[in-house]
Amino acid sequence: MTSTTLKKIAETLGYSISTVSRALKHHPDISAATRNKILELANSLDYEPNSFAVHLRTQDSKLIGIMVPAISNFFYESFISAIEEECRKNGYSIMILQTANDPNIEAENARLFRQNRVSGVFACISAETQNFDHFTKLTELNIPIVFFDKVPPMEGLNKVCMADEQAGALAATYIIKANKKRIIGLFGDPRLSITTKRLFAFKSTIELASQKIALSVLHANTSENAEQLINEALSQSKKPDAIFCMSDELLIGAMKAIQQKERKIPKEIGVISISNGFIPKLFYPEITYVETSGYKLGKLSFSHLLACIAGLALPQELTLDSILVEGRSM
Amino acid sequence: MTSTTLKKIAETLGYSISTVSRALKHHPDISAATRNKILELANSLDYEPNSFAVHLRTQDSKLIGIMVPAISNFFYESFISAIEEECRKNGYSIMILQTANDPNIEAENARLFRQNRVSGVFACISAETQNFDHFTKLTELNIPIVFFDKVPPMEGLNKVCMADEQAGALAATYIIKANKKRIIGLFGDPRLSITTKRLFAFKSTIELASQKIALSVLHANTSENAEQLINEALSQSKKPDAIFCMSDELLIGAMKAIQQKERKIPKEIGVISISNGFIPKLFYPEITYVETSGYKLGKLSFSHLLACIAGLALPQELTLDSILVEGRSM
DNA sequence: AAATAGTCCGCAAACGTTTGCGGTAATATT
DNA sequence: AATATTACCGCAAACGTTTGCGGACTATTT
Repeated sequence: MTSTTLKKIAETLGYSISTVSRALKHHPDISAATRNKILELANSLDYEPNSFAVHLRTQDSKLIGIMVPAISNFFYESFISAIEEECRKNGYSIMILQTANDPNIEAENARLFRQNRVSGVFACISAETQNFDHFTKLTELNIPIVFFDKVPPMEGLNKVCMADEQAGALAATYIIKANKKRIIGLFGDPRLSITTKRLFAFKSTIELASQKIALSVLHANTSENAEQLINEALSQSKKPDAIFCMSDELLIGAMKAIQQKERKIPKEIGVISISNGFIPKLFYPEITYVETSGYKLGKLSFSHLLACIAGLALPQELTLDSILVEGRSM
Repeated sequence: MTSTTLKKIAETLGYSISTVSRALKHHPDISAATRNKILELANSLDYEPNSFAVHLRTQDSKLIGIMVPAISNFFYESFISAIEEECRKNGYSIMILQTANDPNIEAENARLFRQNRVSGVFACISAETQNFDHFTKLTELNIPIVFFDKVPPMEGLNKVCMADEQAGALAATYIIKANKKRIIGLFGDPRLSITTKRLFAFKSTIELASQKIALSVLHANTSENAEQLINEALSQSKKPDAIFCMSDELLIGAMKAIQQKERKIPKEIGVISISNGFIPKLFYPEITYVETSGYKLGKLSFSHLLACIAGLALPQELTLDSILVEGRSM
């Protein structure tokens, strides 16, 4: 069986194609009688408008693209869920593409978005991305982009981020209150603005509070890298009494090292992280974390992108406040 | 700036649209000279064929749909990654839809697939699904469906699954060889075929090996539930020396209980699970597991779907062998 | 009774491709 | 020198919609 078209309905009922088309969308030009006849037949034939024809004709794809490093990440997953919900409400479809943190795949994905004439894009860039041509090509075609989470350093773009400074400061304050004195701050790629922001706030909050706190800042790009670094740190004679991890990935590595060294949490060492919440709850005791809600970020991002598509929003940077969720790890 | 079309290229170069179209796909009718001129201009204008027009004309969407309960699951995530890789190679795009285990959303998603004229579908059904009309509608339109992981009970469908019995037996054999005598088997919802299959194979393998092994089978539906059960089990005087978890979710709960009771792995207690591999590697020592590779399943599923789309494969059920990945947890 | 307004519907163009067919000019064959 | 072949390119239809415009007919107003 082949799919049913307007033409088929028109022919079996003896109407013109335009009448059928109008009837199906309740155009006032069509009488109730014929409208009902048409609707009934369309229904029984499971008519679905051919989206390719529709989009070709209307020049509006009703498609939005999402580009993330990996969908397995719980932060992105909840972000995507939020977008998905909104898209369902507003008649949009989603095209999800993963970059695996590879700038080449990122560029290729941008090309795919262009090819599919997406109406708008959500993009979380990879750490290595230096060349942003593939994104500017999109903006040249009037395809609005909302960067989220990991965003380019340039001005004049749409950016939606967690309040990274606030999150860093929140974690630092918590550590200070817990009276920790030898702290390891585990941060990600220093080329990312998310890293510099969190690092700056974390560091300056600690320095402002007391000179007696020893802070050692480490950078790791992978979970394995983090594990190794923390392993080394725990082997030294001057034992740290608190570890801060700015991401889930780093937390995973740190926790493996702590388990390996059999350090008791929170007695021997305190742990705090910035996270979406899934990973911290895998351990006992559950890890205290500053929450970065992908879901809320998604909702905020979507409304902004919609405004951009409608042409009634200028490029701007939005931030979302974060809250602290207490486990028993400090 | 508006996007460039064949027409625009044709006009600026003084060729017909058909010549431009043919030149761009290296049709032998076009001379090398004009082909190069056209390719050059197209390149400098960043020409991308309008996929809506292409698909409308060719009646081939080059789009495949994936329906999963949730993309946050690591098993599905790796499945999707495999599909994504293959799609990239074969010029397909992907449309990912989540069902949240809701049969209504599942039906709605099937409608979206129809509307977007997907070339094929991968579907993992939700546990509650009783009505399969939305799927039969797709097959009526010659849209092949490959069910994977959680599949309908009916015959004559394309199904790709893990070898669940084998996985259960493999884990049991490993425990037996490790000479464990007091085993806890932690299983999921007994109504699911995946549970009964794994349980049956696990149990009978153990019973067959020795009468001296004490096996206690527990059922949990959530991570919290599992944590509580294992917590109780570890509190009893007769301490278990091995725990088997049939899923990541259960493993998470079990590990929290073990950490809480501060049991040393593998000295005091051995742990083994069935998993995709992500969760077992979060701990130190890493947990030994029987691998259910979503990635491999994805590769297998894709080649089968491609065969179905090409019309050279009949409905059949495929199973994928599982292998044991050793950690240091037993 | 004539003019006006309103109701309901069809014609045809357009969106950007792909592709069968036919045509012209140049080249090769007898 | 006449014919057959080849190389290269354009015409036009089709995919399934949407939508401006106009046409026919009925109902209302003057």
